[in-house]
Amino acid sequence: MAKELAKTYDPKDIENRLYRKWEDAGYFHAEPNPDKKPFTIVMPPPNITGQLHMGHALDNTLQDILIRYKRMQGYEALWQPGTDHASIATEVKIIDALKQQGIDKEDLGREKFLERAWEWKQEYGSRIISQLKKMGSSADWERERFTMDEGCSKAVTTVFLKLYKEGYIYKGSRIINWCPVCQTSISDAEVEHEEQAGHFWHIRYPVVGTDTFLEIATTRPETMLGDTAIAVHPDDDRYRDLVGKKVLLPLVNREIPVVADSYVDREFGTGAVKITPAHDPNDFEVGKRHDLEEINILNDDATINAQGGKYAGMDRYAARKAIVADLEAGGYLVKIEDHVHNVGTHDRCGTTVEPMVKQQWFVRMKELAQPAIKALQTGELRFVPQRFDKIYLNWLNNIRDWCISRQLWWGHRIPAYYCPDCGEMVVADKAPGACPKCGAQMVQDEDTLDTWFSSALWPFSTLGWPEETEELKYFYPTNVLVTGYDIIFFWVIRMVFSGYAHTGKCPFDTVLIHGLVRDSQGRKMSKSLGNGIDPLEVIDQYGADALRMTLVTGNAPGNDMRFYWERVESSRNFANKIWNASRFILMHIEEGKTYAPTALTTEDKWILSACNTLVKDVSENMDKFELGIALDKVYDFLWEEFCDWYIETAKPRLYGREKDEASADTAIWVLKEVLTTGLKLLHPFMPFITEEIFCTLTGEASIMISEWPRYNAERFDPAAEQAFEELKTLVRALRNLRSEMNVAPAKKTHCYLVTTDGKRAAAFADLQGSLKVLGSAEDISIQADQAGIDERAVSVVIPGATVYIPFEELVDIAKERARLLKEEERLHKELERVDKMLGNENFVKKAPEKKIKEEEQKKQKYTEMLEQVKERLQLL
RNA sequence: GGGAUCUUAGCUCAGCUGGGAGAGCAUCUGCCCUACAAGCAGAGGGUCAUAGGUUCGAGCCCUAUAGGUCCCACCA
Repeated sequence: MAKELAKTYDPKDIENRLYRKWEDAGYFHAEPNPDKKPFTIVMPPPNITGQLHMGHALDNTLQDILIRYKRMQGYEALWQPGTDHASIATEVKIIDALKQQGIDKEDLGREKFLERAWEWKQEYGSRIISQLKKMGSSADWERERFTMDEGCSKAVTTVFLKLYKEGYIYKGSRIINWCPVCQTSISDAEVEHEEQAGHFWHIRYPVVGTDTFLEIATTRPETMLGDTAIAVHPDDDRYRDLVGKKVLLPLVNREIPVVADSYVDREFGTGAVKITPAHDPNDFEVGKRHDLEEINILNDDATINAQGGKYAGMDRYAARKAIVADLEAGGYLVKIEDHVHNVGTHDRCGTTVEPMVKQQWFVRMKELAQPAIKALQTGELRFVPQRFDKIYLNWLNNIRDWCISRQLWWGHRIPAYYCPDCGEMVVADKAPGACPKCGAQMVQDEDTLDTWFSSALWPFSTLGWPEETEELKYFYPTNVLVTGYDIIFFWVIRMVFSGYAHTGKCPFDTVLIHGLVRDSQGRKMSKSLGNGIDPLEVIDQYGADALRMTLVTGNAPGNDMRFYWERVESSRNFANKIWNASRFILMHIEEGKTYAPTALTTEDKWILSACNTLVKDVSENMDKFELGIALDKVYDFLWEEFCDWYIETAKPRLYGREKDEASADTAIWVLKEVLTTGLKLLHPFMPFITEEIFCTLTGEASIMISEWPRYNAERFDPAAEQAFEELKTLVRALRNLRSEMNVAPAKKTHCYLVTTDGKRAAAFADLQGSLKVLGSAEDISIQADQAGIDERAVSVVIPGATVYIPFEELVDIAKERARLLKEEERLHKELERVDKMLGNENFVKKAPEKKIKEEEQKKQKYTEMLEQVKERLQLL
């Protein structure tokens, strides 16, 4: 008796132990190695504020599968991990925590605040990492990085200076998205558009010097405080005479011009638009074209400022109410319509963003985007699935300048310095100290950079850039980037253009995109709904392998998936199945004994051949990133072919060891061989259970550094495969028959196999051992005629043979006739179909040779079977 | 307004380059036989959203329609 495994698979027992073993052995670590080909994945750095959620679980499972696969294939596989400082998300959390203690950010001061932030990072930054380890992630933790560590910060400064010098980074007064709650600017990508039910207020403005009015319509009446013009379409006859005239802005009593601009849609509203250059992106453009004044009417918290006269100090929505009331009182309000419109909200906090004109730093994008666009055409970059090309290209082709400055403290501070006396600005990697012009002490820009500015550099900053490190030379460009479709804009695009701009190369050749994990009702998992499933809880209950399997199966690449506990359960069941099959095999292995095959049976040849084909198929699917399909194939093979058929058929050889030792040993060798191969194929998906069994089974150090199986042409045995498949057909027919006849499972029966086909007779004779176990037969007679068969036997027709089972006491001739008649009808239908196809001269003319042959063979087969059925019917 | 995607068994979903519809779960029947009841054996269940088209042949390709989901977009 060999080593033993526990009776049921208990992941808790083994997962932590094995993970520690791998880590201690240094299996995750990669080093530049000229003897091997590199394979690199950079991990999307999780936020330091983050807790492991299903999105991480999915993302990291996919990466780990790829890394483990490539590592086994002999690549120097680096999975580069790290964390992201996540400026705004972290800052918001710290502010909240401070608030709990009654401390205000501003009172604390920048320096003290940053101290707190670093403390936060120390405390929580490692939490997510330890959670990722629970998933089995084989990342090179020795190389863990942080977006604000020294090296990454240096990369950020280097890039900033470079882009500034080249003119791509500029500072300017532009209209930006302002979050009044977070009190910072945000980029276009951070704005989420949301449909909201609102109103359309029609307001009339008196035309100066006449007693007529000009009617406009607006969804935001409060912004009229900052209006500096009315625009109409140049070709609009209704308003042609008014262009150049002035109207009086009600309540404010400011005279503003009527301008002509083709931006105006004549069909929409009244065809006349109020222009508020300081608070609307379009109006801003119109304002530039017509040289209009920009009047900012809002404070940073979205209350009305001093420009708003009597409304000053009111919140934007309160001001709206008051202004509408005043307009009505003054007779300016014409009507109010219901109107659904899109409102921009901040993706972090949901606050309605306020377009505002502010001094900010921007990256000029148009030119930088070009190599990223070309990358798809040249094939230097591809998306899997390919349909994400369009999303990527659409964004790049319509790209606007990237607002990179944030009014936050946690992050990379902008390396720009100002002279308080003469206003001189210097951009430098180190504080210049005295002003080069007037000698006054310079002060650094208060703002920090968008958190994505540093993550854009992640694929190369983590490898040492801007230094020319060995790692950079060897591992860069990386190979695959795995991420959800929701951050293509934020991250993927910015990494690609940054890669080209700073390293001259695309940072990876493949972007593997996955979808979202939703709840069982298809809703997004969210804190507010409370419908999130904690991956750690799943691991705790079912094991990391079961979770991983659940996340890669039953869904096509790039599509969202729903999370069901039932699916985890069935994954767990599979793990248990493998566990028990292995346990069974181990039971029969004698410790210390080496097994070698002597004479392989047809059954052995069949399973070895099928396993060999599996290796090829699975490898192909892996290479095409069809991970779910690959796992499905391993699952089907191990459970059905291996467990349900091969192991069952091998049992008599094992239990009958005393009768034929060589046969038993051969069977054990085959069992071991196939199981080992299966475990290897399964390992990238289910690393823990495969490791535990593999080590027990083989005594080797670890499956994760073992060699990925290779296809072996010599093992391909079509004859054995065909013979065993025919046996399966026969066995299924017998089982079906027994079930229909309500034969007790324990009852063994005699079985006559009648065939005139000598080859078939030989094949079945060869497999009769299997036929006995699998088909519950106690005895088998293979013969060419009906000799000795009780006429009151039930029968079943399979291609080339008829099988009879005498059931003296059970016979029901009528039932038997009915069954056969049904079979006859089915065969007639099949033949009809085949005849129709083969009778179609276009089919015969145009279909490929192979297909026609296939159909002809089917016709032959059905014809034979029909003959057999008819013959049998005549005897009844 | 533009684009993507989905509509397949009761539920959730696969179905690769077009060649006789699959899985898991659920349901029904029979089995605790010395790997596994987290299991074994058997069974039922689908005009592949609709309408056209291409083709010898369409779940798969093309067009239109309906419904769902999502992304992008400056109609105030």
